[in-house]
Amino acid sequence: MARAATTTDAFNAVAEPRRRAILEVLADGERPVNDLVARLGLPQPLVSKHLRVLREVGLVDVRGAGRQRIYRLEGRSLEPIHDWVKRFERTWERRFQRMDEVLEELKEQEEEESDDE
Amino acid sequence: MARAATTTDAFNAVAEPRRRAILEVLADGERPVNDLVARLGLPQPLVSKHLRVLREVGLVDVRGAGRQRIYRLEGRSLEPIHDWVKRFERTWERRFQRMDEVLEELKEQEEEESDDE
DNA sequence: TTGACATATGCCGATACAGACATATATGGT
DNA sequence: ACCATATATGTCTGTATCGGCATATGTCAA
Repeated sequence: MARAATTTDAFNAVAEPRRRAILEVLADGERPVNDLVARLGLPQPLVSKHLRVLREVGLVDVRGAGRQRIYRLEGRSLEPIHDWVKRFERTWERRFQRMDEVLEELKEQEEEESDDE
Repeated sequence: MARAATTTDAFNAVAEPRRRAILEVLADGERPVNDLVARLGLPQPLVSKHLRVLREVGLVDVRGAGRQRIYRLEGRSLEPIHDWVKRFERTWERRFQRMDEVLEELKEQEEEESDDE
């Protein structure tokens, strides 16, 4: 088995920095493809391909407007990533450090007690 | 150019679901490799390889203890992901919706005004 | 030293990628 | 009908993957 497809989920889609750049631009408001091309300085086919990946995982939406196609951010698809990472927030946030130390001590005590049984 | 190496940054390392699973186990406390192998039900070489990737991007730390090697979570390396995703929080959080609609209207008005110049 | 245990590394096959480039499709204007 | 614009798709190349399996390395114990 090879690496999971980029279209598997938001985690894989967002691992590519250029796709993150696209999302950052779209966070400012919807844009047609050529706007993204100009702003990012990338070849148009490359941008279209990245947009396809983003669309397949639901991170963007498209709407036709004349000959343009307007892409819009679908931020909700980032929520799983947000939720997953947030569970680890305590491991680097200073304000949780002392609390976690206490919990760690308590857990070690419990383990010692169950060893004595 | 192919896809960026998994060891490029936390974004790429964490795109692999088994590596996320490893981090989730380690969030409960440090563990030797065989503990992870047992808990995840994966072949030991596979776990070792995933641990190597996680170590190269700083998501875990190792410490030798006899013939065991104890792995520990380094949550701080998740902070860049957290920070990046957090910037998009407003796009799916209900409590931001109305505020963003207003901002959008204001921006459109500005654009109309500058078109008249 | 021999052996058992714990972990890491090497090689293989299959797969999927990002980017370059050329070309197809779609829409609008004249 | 024709052309220009806007965007999407196809093909190719080089590369890096994940997982399987075999094997190497390191450490303890007798």
